[in-house]
Amino acid sequence: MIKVIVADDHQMFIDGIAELLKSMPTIEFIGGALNGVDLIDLLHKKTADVILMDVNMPKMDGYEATQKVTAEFPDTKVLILSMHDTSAYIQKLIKAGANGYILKNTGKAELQEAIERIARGESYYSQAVTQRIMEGLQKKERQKSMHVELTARETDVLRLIVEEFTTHEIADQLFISHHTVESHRKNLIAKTGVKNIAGLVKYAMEQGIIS
Amino acid sequence: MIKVIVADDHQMFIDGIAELLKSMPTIEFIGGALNGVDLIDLLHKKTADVILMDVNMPKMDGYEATQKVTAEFPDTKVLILSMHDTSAYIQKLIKAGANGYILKNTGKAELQEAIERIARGESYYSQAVTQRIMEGLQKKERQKSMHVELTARETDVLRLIVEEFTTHEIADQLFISHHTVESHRKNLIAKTGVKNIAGLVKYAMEQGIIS
DNA sequence: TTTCACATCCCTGTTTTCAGGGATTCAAGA
DNA sequence: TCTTGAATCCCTGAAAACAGGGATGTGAAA
Repeated sequence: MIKVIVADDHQMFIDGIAELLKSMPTIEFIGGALNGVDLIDLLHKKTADVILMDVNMPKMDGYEATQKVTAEFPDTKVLILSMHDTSAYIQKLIKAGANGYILKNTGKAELQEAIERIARGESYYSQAVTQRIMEGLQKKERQKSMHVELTARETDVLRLIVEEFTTHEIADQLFISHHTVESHRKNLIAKTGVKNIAGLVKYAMEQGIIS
Repeated sequence: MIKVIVADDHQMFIDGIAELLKSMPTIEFIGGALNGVDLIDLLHKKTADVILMDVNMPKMDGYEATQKVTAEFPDTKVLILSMHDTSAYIQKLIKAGANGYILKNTGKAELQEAIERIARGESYYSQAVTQRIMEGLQKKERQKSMHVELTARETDVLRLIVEEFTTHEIADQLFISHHTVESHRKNLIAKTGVKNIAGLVKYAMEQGIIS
């Protein structure tokens, strides 16, 4: 039996989900919490396998609560139940340690599958959520498309600049004069339209010059 | 009818997929290509809605081909068919413009659904693929945990450094002496263990100081 | 109350970057 | 053949960053 706690600021929502969970043979509803603080208190009394976490909660929101849970109770998995499906929002929660993310309009069958997968240590993200994340990745890339073609040598120099080497060190590594390195740096700054080394490093990271 | 082209360096694989596609009523197989160059040639003769793209191909690989297709034929969607499921690998293809990504061991029903969704302009990523991407996001975050606590003022200065301002410009913006800014920069470099501005910018971007 | 971290400011001197030139060689295309 | 882009090297002078000190006030915590 998978022990599940529901955290949501609406008692009615908790009750509804509880009923739904009780109809699932592999799942055991063991309690509800109206906010993050209550949830942490509850976890100190009872252990749980999976937490169905709403994000909008008073006192301690789902983001903070997720961070706390993954830090203090690493065996307890977090499945986010949210209505928000923007890329940045979802990424934030995943980075906080959430193991899955589904929307509140998800059907019963998918909810059950999500809980089971997460209990097994896997992860689950509904298609809509996945789509948004990937769109986010693509969009970021398109913004970058105001790119310029760098020559092979310029790329060499840029890579070493990003690795925190000075002009002289770069010259030594590439077996060329420091004058040449300075020329390349100058051309890089002109080509990319940035102001200085900081700009070059940002450019390189955005373009994925560095891995 | 959704017009589909299959690009893979094994003729046998193309033939197999072609048979599979012919059994799907909504899908029309209109041709195969053994490499990226052939694919682009084919697209100049026939239009296609969806391309099932293998990544490992001679002459022009799936990555390059995807970039070319999305640039030259924006109405043609790309569904990656691969065996590789590492996060970096998948992200690279998505950034190149792929609309979907499924593994070669995917079943017929899922393949059909993926093609149909992509033809509708949506995207499709199989669960295994999604899982890897999210793991990648989480891992990145954990690496960051070797972080040092920066003070509020240091963060202010760091943010402006990343924005390519010089020490004097930062001093003006924060209404403090340039000496103070230099002290903060010095402390930032010492605290974070980097060598120079380039290191600070990298640190800031990895920590997400900049959004 | 006394530390202690933080923010502030200052100094000296060295190294590096930046701006704005110019020059040569060499290979590939027009 | 001529041009053009890339890579190489050089110059000067100004601005900025870097290294390694020291000093002061303030507010919070011990």
